[in-house]
Amino acid sequence: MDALTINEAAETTGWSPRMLRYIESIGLIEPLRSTSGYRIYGPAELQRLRTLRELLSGHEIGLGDVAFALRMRSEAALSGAVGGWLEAQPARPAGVAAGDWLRWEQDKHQKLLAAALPKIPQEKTAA
Amino acid sequence: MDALTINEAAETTGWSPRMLRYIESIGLIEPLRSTSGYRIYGPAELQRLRTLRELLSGHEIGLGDVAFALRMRSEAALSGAVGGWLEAQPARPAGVAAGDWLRWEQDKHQKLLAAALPKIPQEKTAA
DNA sequence: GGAACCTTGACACGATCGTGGTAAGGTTTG
DNA sequence: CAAACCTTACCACGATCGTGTCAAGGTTCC
Repeated sequence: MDALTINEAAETTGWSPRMLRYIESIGLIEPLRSTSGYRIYGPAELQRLRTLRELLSGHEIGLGDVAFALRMRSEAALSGAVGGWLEAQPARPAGVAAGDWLRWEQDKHQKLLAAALPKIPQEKTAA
Repeated sequence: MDALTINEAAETTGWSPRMLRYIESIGLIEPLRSTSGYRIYGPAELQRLRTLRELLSGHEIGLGDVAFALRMRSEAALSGAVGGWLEAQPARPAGVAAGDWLRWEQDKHQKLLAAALPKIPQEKTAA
């Protein structure tokens, strides 16, 4: 059936019950609860648990990484700040109001100048 | 001019030289090198180092998180896989057919770029 | 009512992260 | 040349992650 308890879900997904609770604690896959508090894993949760496993092993990432990606989804400010910081190369912020974006613009220009200025330590010019 | 060595850069940014090397090792902020291998921090790098500090303290994240976000930027497969997994968030005990996910997988490459932007997905009330 | 589940907590332990330190060796420069 | 930098590489250490296990107590079901 599709209403499995934590041990049954663990059995069919390969995760340990402990891990199922941990995965829930970090915000990924939060199963419903019965009236008495028992976790209830439906087909959707089971599927997600299996694909989560693939996701982790497929690419070199951890649960914390997925949890962070989830945060980026829900926290717009976080997503904007991180995205903005990583940008620093394109000069065209799509319009995500974050406030700090304008700095990157200047950054980029300064970087170009710095790269052009050969103030870099000179090596021994042919004696 | 503004071509600082690692210790000078550390001084003005508040990071330790050790941390500057660490930050470089995880792929964030990789300064130019002089012909003899010395790291050269220009204004752009200094600025990024300072804003990185704000980024970390402002939101509750770590260097590894930013590094992961960077990976998501460059590795399309990773971004698609993680995005796809997060897409299937069962918010309610509705009839979320697990088959939709598979279809998603197929054209994820098309919506890959769109997924990078802070776009909040619509919740579809499954009948 | 008792076995077999479930719950939340806590202790534990190897692995990794975020840091610092130090050693062995090139570079720059007074 | 020697002091003062820089480089990489390694050891160390507290904190967190990923996991297991055990304890004390509710639920379910025979």
